[in-house]
Amino acid sequence: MHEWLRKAGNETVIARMRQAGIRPTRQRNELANLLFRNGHRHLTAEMLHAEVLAEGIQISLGTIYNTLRQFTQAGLLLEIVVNPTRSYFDTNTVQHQHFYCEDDDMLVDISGTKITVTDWPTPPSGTQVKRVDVVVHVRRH
Amino acid sequence: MHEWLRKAGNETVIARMRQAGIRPTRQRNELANLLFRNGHRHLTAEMLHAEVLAEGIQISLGTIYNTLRQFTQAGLLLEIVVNPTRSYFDTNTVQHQHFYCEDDDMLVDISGTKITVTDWPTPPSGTQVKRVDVVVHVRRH
DNA sequence: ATTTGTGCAAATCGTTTGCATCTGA
DNA sequence: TCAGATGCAAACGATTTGCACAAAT
Repeated sequence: MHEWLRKAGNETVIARMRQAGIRPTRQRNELANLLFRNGHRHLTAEMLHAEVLAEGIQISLGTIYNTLRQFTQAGLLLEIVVNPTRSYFDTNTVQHQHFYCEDDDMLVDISGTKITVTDWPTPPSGTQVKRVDVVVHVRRH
Repeated sequence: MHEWLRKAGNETVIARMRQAGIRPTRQRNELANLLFRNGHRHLTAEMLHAEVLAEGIQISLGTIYNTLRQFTQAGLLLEIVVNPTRSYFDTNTVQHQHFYCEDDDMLVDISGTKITVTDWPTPPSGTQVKRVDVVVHVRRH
């Protein structure tokens, strides 16, 4: 394991990668570092790729897409579906919601304790509730 | 105006098309008929195109995409963003929410009076709330 | 040594667009 | 008449995939 991962307190990320059967390779470790070293973030594959290049690291866009998918499957990331033309990934995987401004394609967190959804009807027969996503669409004025 | 549109009680659709500066052409009228003649529906461009073909009507897929976009801009349809790979359109434009089952790509309405969202924080500065979308993700069991 | 990941380029898929032709007002 | 709509095929942009090579266990 790389030293910076240990320092960054990402044992849990590494552990979850292993647990999900994902080998900690150089590219995946570097992506995990970029994603999780600071506070929580919302980003697209392209944004992450740009960041990788800016750091002088070499990782292909294809590998970034693959890694984002694997991390999402492993529960390390959450995919946010607000824009039909591109997928956002959220490094914060605990229950919370979002403001979304289409005008500037901006996502802002709403803490899970700051919003309440109640009284939804019983789900269609044969199904059970997995997750409740709320998007508060806003516009600039 | 075509007789079936009058019969179907779609004066309001025609009126809103005109008001939005959308000419009621043959293709747009036939699409409006398919969309609004019966109860409310959730459909993709491809689904609507298949239905058009099944009715023996000839409308190109490109025109269907354009028309869905125009109808959405005119407020006749609502675009539902639940699946990053394809856009759904809802003929029900009054405030309501959805169950979504990823397993079979199925959307089910939740009446606007059957679900409550409260207590969201003040929106980011410079913005105002436009709409609140709730998706209750369910899984088959 | 064997399995799994990576890079690259090509393929895919939903959607949009350019342009010549047609149509509705 | 003539602005605006349609059809078709080509263009597009995000994402996935096939395959030869490289790295991890």
